[in-house]
Amino acid sequence: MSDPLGKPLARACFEAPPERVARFLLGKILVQKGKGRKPVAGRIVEVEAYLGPHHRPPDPAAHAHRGPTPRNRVLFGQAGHAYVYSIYGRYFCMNVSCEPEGRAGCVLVRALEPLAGLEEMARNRGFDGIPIRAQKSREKRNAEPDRHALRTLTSGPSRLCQALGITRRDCNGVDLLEPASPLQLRDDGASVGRIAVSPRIGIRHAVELPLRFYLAGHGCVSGPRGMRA
DNA sequence: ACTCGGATTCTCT
DNA sequence: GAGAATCCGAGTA
Repeated sequence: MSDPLGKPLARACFEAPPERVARFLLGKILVQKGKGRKPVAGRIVEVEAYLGPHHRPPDPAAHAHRGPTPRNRVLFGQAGHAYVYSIYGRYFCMNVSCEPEGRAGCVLVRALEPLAGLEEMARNRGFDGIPIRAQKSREKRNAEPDRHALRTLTSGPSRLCQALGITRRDCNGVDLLEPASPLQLRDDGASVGRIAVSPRIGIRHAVELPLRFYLAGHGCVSGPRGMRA
């Protein structure tokens, strides 16, 4: 029987411009495999592209836009690796490196639909248990987890890092296409619906560029309602 | 050495 | 919708 979390992806799919890789990544699976533990996994439903310094016009919102530094060096390496950085002193964000080696560019993973290891996700996020939504309070005991309640687990670039236990120390520079890696991208063959495009969220520069891509109407996409249609 | 701001999230109001 | 929490990397000197 086949792996429900799918198969590894081809490197060539990532040696391409970030906008193309961004669209390609929607519907793919991100999985954390700790040894001796059950996998924690989610389907990618929202991403953003960040362009390298070779690109014209430039993308001043991208970490790589001024060239290589100690922090962003993995972005200039082989495609298909994880670039994990810390933000606001308390959170992490995770990107997938793109473009042929020597050229930078990446895709920020902004939201997942939880697929496996939900109990561990909830623990990692500091919740008592898996989020539920009850129609009436007295029905709470029988309430089932639903997509709306589950979105708080992985709806947001730092929330999903927390849920999957992704840290800079453990995951920065990891090869996401290598089956032995603790953090992997995989393809289970699922097809995606309509892809919506919008400006990127939370940036100060190049705010107008349409480089955010997400599965239209999916309940796990981050941001206010108006940003998920 | 020193300053500044950030690809966020949570907790209020 | 506003404000706080909180640290590290990058830029400047």
